[in-house]
Amino acid sequence: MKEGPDVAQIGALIGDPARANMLTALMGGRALTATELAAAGGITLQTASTHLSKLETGGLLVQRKQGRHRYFALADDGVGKLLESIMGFAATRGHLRHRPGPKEPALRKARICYDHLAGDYGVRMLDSLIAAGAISAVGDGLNLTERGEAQLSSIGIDVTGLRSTRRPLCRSCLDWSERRAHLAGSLGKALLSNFFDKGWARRSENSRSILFTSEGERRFLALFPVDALATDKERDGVDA
Amino acid sequence: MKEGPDVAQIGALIGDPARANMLTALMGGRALTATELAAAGGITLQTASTHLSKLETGGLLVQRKQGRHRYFALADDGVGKLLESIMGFAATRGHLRHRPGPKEPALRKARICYDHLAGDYGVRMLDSLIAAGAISAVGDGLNLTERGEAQLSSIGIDVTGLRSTRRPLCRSCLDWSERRAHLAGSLGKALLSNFFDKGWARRSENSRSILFTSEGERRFLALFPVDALATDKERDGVDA
DNA sequence: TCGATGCTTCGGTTACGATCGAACTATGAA
DNA sequence: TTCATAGTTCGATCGTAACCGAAGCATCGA
Repeated sequence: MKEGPDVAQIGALIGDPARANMLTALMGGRALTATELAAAGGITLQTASTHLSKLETGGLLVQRKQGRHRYFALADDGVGKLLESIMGFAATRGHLRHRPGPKEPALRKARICYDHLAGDYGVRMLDSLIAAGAISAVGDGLNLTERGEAQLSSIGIDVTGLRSTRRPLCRSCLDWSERRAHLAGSLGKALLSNFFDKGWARRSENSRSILFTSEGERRFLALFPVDALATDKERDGVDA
Repeated sequence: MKEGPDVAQIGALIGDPARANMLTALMGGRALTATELAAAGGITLQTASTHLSKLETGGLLVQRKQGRHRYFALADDGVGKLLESIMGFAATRGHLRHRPGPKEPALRKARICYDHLAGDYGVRMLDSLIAAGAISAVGDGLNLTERGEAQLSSIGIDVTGLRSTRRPLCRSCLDWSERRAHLAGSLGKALLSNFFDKGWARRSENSRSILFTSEGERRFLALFPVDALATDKERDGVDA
């Protein structure tokens, strides 16, 4: 009788405020780093780390190493559904709380991911480059084509220079707000620097979001058009 | 950030092993007394009391006073559904545990409820008495009819004697295993004593179940026949 | 190689809450 | 009224788990 039965274990995992905050931050299927989750939970990185390992052994989270980051995500949509049902239940009991805030839509639109562009615009850029035949995707890997090399050189990217560094030129990076890949690697970094240099965009002071000027935004969208079909629809469905 | 958000509160309520045991004991919609729930949780009555009040203020339980007992039940089927979904989820994560045991089918069949017959047989008895016109049910109240008085006198119940006591003759009592009413009051007590006296049944040593002899069972079932239609079907659906 | 960054592990403190004994209240029966 | 039983409240103890500082790995870029 003393041993906690199944449901108690799950309840206890969800029952800690810090863990609950981290889990709700992960609702919607985006992956977050340990550091981001620590902030979401209002705790230090060390504490978050122990919480995350508990959640992982409890089967609520999965971990995905990516470079020197560790991305955590809900194990599957079963977890999401469970959390959602609990939240729905809580709402009926008057356990209502301060709405979780607008979630910084700017962050979802465009933000810096280590050193390259991420968010809606980051995903769009990679999609567009692939669609244009500038980058070919084989499995997880990305390769710059000759056509792409010419194209990028024309907008001021020193591709041959990038090739000389040890850092991989192209790399796929999981985007947590879109749950799709965006472009990392030295090319991704170079592209973002390029936008900064041209004055199309700048970093926000106190957040990781990237702020485009209206002119820069216009140019960016023109430079990286998007297939009429898939993307927009797909993208809108995520948040709203 | 520090304050526990909605989902954490619910999780914490369910996350305690003792509370989880009590809640699972209440699954299926039966009402239980605080003492019974304390046993289910493997804790003392005091501890159970504090747990129960927490669960009640948390909106998971409702309380129903009945005589000197306090029956607790899940607040509504939303709670049941929530628990069920958590249990289902736990099952998929390998949080499986020792099956909660056969739940003592003997207890569900026939048990003593304070001083009268409860369980499947208790409900059957009252149903049968009402169907035979021995007891009339008006709202929550039960009344012995003249016909019933004659009928019961014939099997050795001193109805006039029972009438002289201050204790109500007939009373409806919520049956947690059947979630329907059974007969309490001095008449309920007298009937059970009558079965004991006749040697139809006896109390179990270490549980609240009532053990019928095969002969006693035959007589009991004959004495309290059951409408062919509703009951059997209804009854079987509960456990299996 | 080195330094910087992201994250984990270790150790010790602290605080919360589960637990129970004991005293108190409420209901029922005689 | 008195006794017995069901349940709550109070007070104190005790364990566990959350928490953070500091040290240790791991990965990346140069």
